[in-house]
Amino acid sequence: MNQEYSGSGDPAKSLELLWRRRPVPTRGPKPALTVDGIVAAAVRVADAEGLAAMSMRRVADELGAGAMTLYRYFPGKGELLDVMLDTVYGELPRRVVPGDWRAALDEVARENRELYLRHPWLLQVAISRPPLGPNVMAKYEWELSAVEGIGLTDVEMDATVALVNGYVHGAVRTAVEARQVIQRSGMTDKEWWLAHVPHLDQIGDLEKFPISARVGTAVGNEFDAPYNSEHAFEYGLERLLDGVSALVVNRSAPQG
Amino acid sequence: MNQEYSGSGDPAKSLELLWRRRPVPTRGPKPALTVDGIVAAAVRVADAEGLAAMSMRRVADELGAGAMTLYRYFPGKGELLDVMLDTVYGELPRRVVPGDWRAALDEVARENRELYLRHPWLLQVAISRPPLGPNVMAKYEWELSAVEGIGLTDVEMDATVALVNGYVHGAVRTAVEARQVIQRSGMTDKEWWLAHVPHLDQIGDLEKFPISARVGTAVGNEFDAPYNSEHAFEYGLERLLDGVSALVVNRSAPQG
DNA sequence: GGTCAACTGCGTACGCTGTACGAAGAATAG
DNA sequence: CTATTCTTCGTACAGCGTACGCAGTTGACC
Repeated sequence: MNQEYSGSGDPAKSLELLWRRRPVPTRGPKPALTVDGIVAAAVRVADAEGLAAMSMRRVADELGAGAMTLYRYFPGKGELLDVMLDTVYGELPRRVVPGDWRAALDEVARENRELYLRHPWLLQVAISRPPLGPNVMAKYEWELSAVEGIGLTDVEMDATVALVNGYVHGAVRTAVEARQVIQRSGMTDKEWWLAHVPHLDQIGDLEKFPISARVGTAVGNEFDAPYNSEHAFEYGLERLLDGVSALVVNRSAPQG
Repeated sequence: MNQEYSGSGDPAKSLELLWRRRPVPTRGPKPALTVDGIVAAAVRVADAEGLAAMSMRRVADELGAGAMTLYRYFPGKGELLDVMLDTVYGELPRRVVPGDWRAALDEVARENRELYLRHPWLLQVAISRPPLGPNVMAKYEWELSAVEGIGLTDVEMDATVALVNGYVHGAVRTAVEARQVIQRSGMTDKEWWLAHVPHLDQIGDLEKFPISARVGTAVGNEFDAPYNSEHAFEYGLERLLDGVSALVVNRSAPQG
């Protein structure tokens, strides 16, 4: 499975695509495909078969076209990915919870979580330079609005939103990987663990890790698997918002 | 750049490799390479040129051998990656800070951060099934010992360690991506932004995102770049440990 | 000391990737 | 009708992991 990068192409051409401002030509044959249609097909392939399977050939096949045809609509695969990103960001409901920053941040976290779960390939796209499309920008504005007017500085607002986004990214990544590894390997976590135990026993040295043994057993008994994503998400989000809360309280009552 | 997976091979063979318990044959020519030598070469390549460049051919070249020769030492690329993982985990100093869980967790976070910065390709390896080598197990034990005996349940201990690890992973990933995108694109963040502004202005609609505009400007002025990784790491870690602290305090004084 | 099994090194081949190039055909402006 | 512009897409290239099988080397055994 590949890691891909966003925002790598020529700004003018990328923005033209993202905001659908391509000039329509008057001459020549009518195009058989559309930008939206290609993006939808690419998202379909990535959702169903993963980002690694989303090759130009595969997407073109999906549309009954030749691979090189896609290059009439996108300068390259990077730009296609940029538009895919902005497109699925458009699926966020962006519900606003007024007057309660904690509930609002919670909503931001949960909507992002749903989006990642629906399109797990998002987790493999490095977005340090986000494609500046309409939905990417609306998403950022909505996220900032959750922590607007609660006493944080502008810089703290940005850091807080980034912190929550980073947290959700990591939590869902772990959960999705755990889900996918079961499919790929055909083994549950318990089966995987039981397949290792006899060999580990033979190697010995296990008594050197007493806390791991105790905690590992407890976690296994609790969730019947070494890792439970639902629990981990709730636990971490609560800790995180508690941490933010400490800052917000401090800001509203300094020298407290 | 590729995303890779750990723990995919046959448990018996993987553990044999990880714990260096391979039976030494008596007959046949003496092997020209060693497992340790191949792993060191692979780590060298991955550090210097990224995980995508770490192909079997490239590693073999590094050692002056043919690509297929590596398959005499490792069943496949996955197992090589597993041993690479366990090997670099061995670089952790695993310093113990007794009697102060917060300082101990802080140390865990910082040592992991250093490791990720030294071997950024670690960020691209999905480790939902960790290779159960000596260093992986010692790492987990050390991390758990940071939160041992402070009133958390075993399950909470595991969740807390996973939370901190997940946080560091995400924070460093963001930082490394930001660093790499500058190299790949040859543009600083400011240059990238300035290249987009004129086209965005032309498209208009920017007044629909007032908070983004204000916060973006503030962040840009503060750090002279849209993103400052040092600040983000410290800010997030403090929030996170504050959140954990709230739980610890609650556990030591229930009904408080 | 000769023989043979066991072992190592590695060349070749296959199907996959993104995309540069250019040929062939279609639609419209003049 | 012609010239221009725009479309589709076949071919080609270098690189990937690795299955297969051959050639050469070493040590155990008689």
